[in-house]
This record gives sequence, structure tokens and C-alpha cells, in this order.
Amino acid sequence: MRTALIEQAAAMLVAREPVTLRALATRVGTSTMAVYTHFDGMSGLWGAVRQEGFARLAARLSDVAPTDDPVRDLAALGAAYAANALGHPALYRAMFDAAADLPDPEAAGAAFGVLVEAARRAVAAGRFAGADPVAVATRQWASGHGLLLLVISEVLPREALDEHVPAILGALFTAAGDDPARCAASVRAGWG
Amino acid sequence: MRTALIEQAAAMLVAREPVTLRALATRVGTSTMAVYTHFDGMSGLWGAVRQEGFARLAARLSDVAPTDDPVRDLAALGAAYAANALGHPALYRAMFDAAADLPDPEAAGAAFGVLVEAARRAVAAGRFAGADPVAVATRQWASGHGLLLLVISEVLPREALDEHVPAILGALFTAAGDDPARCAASVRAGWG
DNA sequence: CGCTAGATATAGCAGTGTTATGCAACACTG
DNA sequence: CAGTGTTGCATAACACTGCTATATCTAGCG
Repeated sequence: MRTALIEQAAAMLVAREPVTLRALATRVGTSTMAVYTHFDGMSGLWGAVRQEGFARLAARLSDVAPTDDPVRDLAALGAAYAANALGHPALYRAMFDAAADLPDPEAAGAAFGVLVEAARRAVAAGRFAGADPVAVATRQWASGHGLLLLVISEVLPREALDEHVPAILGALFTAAGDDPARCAASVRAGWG
Repeated sequence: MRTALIEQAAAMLVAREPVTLRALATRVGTSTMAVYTHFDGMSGLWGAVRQEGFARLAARLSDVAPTDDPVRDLAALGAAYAANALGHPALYRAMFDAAADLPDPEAAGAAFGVLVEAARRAVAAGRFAGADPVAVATRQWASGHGLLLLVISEVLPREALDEHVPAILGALFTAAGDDPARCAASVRAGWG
């Protein structure tokens, strides 16, 4: 029942239908009370939906197989992140509407951890000499997040991603200590 | 009446109170119908509020006096942008909830134009050799936007701005062609 | 003054989330 | 096995939301 409600809510979210209590209950074939017994009302359900979104994101990022080029992997993680967000834009927006209070913040931490781990390998491989992996991952995340939100909001066209993401990642990774030419090649390879 | 409604809505937004039709009408001392004669219902009022937000943002950015160091100016514009967003976080979020459809998109274009103009001066001054001013401005804007949203959402602490903004701007401006050391000094001077 | 047009006030509608109550099914206990 | 407490869902009602239809009032002008 819990999972049915969450999945139905996520489905209505990606279908761009308004996620209302009664419509949700009807679709699942139950009554409105179910949302109150399994969650703490709609706000609780939204929390569960956000967490599900972060769980799917973490799964998508974990699917990116590490190679012997950690900088390429960082770009590939960015591509997977963008694909996930563009595939379910409404869910992505909902996730960050209140990303601070998740039932289990570890889910978001896991997604972020994949990025940090790749950055750590880049530092270990000597590509990011003396850089802080957490700082690099945070900057990549924040920059990509902002660009993605502007694309999802239709402020920028979809092509803006291909135009700006490689440039931004190249700038960040070069600033972290990577060789500019080699960095550009890795980013191009990872971003696809 | 129009302006009273917009200002009251903005005030309730920064006060973190729910902006409801009846509460808004009561505060202004009128009836709910006023929102329908002067705007086209609540959605129309939200559009006007978003536009007012962009107008204030453009005014704040225009207040940044240009100096003979355009790279410093870009960082100063970033600081003004961040101060405006952090000063009225709820308004900032509302602005980008539907930034694509504004009654007069020129208001947002004006704010963005200030950034582009500074980048153009940097190109003209030889700091950004052969770079595209619009691309540089877009990357700075998107990156700062993402970081600001994460701070406003309390995913990242406020100190993250001082930690990451100079690094990100330095990386972007260096990638645009500026000298690393000189760029770092300009950013430091502008970010304050 | 009389009249028209615009804006405002009132009341009601459909829809929302939430809650109180009742009912049915389940698991445990003597 | 009967009785019993607990849990989970259904029903109905409540307060609230945005919105609209109608009536009233207030200028502005001939």
C-alpha cells in the first residue's frame, strides 16, 4: 500500500497531472485515509516521494560503471544526472522543493557520495592535485543543478546543456588541477 | 491598488506567511474581487509578483557601479545578486517557479543584460580573449543560481557561498581566458 | 441632474487537505 | 475455539482554498 501510493504519486507527477489526495486515493483504489495511516498526510507523502526520487537518482548514478579515467566518470555521472532530471522534470523539481527534510537523508547522501567518490579517485590519480573532493563534487553538483533547473523551467533551451555543461565542467576540473587538454578530452568522452 | 496588492503579496512572501486570496484582500483592506479586476486571478497576481521580483533584481544589479576592472564587476554583480536572493529567499524561489512566462519578459532580460554587458567589457578589455559574453554570463548565472537555491533550501550552509562562489567564478573566468592570478584578485575584490 | 461604465462588496460554488467516527478484518490470549 | 484488543480502511463532515455570478456603489460626463 505504501509503495503503491508512492509510485502512483510519482506516476501522476511525471504525467503532469495535479497530485491531489482524492485523485491519488481513487487511482490506487483505496480511500483518502490510507495516506494518513501510512504517511502523515500529504506532506508526509511528499517526503516519501522526494526520498523515492533521490533513491532512483542514486541508483542511476550507481549504474555508471567506473573506468580508469575518473574525470571521464565525473562527466558521465553528470550526464546520467541530467538524463534522470530531464526524464522526470516534475519529480526533479519536487525533490528539491524541500530537499532539506527527507525521511532518510542518507538516500540523498548516497547520490552525492557517488560524485565525491569519483572526485576522490581523480585526486588519487593525480588529476586533481591537492584538491578537496567534496568541494569539487559540490561545485559540479550546484552548477549542474542550476543549469538543469533553468532548462526544466524553459528559461534556457535544451541545447544549453550540451553548450554549457562541458565548458563548466572543464573549467571546474581544470581549476582543480587537471591538465586542460586532457580534461577536455575526458569530459567530452564522459558527457557523450 | 495594483501596486498595493503586489507589494502586500511580496511582503507576505518575505514574511513566510501563506499568500492566500482572502488574507491578501483583507490586509490590503479590500475584497477578493480586486485581484480579479486588476489581475487575472491568483495566477495573474503571481506573474506580477515574479515580475516585480525581477524588476527589483535588475535595479539591484544596476546599482553596482562599473569600475575599470570588468572581472571585478562580474564578481560584484554576483555578490549583489546573492544578497538580493538571500534577503528575500521566498520571493527568489517564487520568481523561478515559473520564470518562463512573465507579463513582460524584458524585466528579466534587463537583469541578465547587466551581466552580459560586464562580460562584454571584459572581452573588450582583453581579459576574456575571444570568449562569448553571453555564454560566460549564462554559465555564471546558472552556477550561482544552483548554489543559491541549495543554500536557500538549507541543503548547503550559508558559508558554502563564500567557500564556493569565488572558486567557481575563478574557474569560469579563467577558462574564458583571464590570467589565473589576476582573475583571483579581481574576484576577491568584487565578491567582497 | 441623469446616465453609463467601471470597480468593489456579498454570497455561493467546487475543490482541497484534514479529522472524527464507525466498521471490518486480523492476531493474540485464556 | 470464543473473546478481545488492535490495526486499517470507508464514510462523512469541517475549514479552507480559488473562483464566479450577482448586486451595489462610485465616479465621470453630457
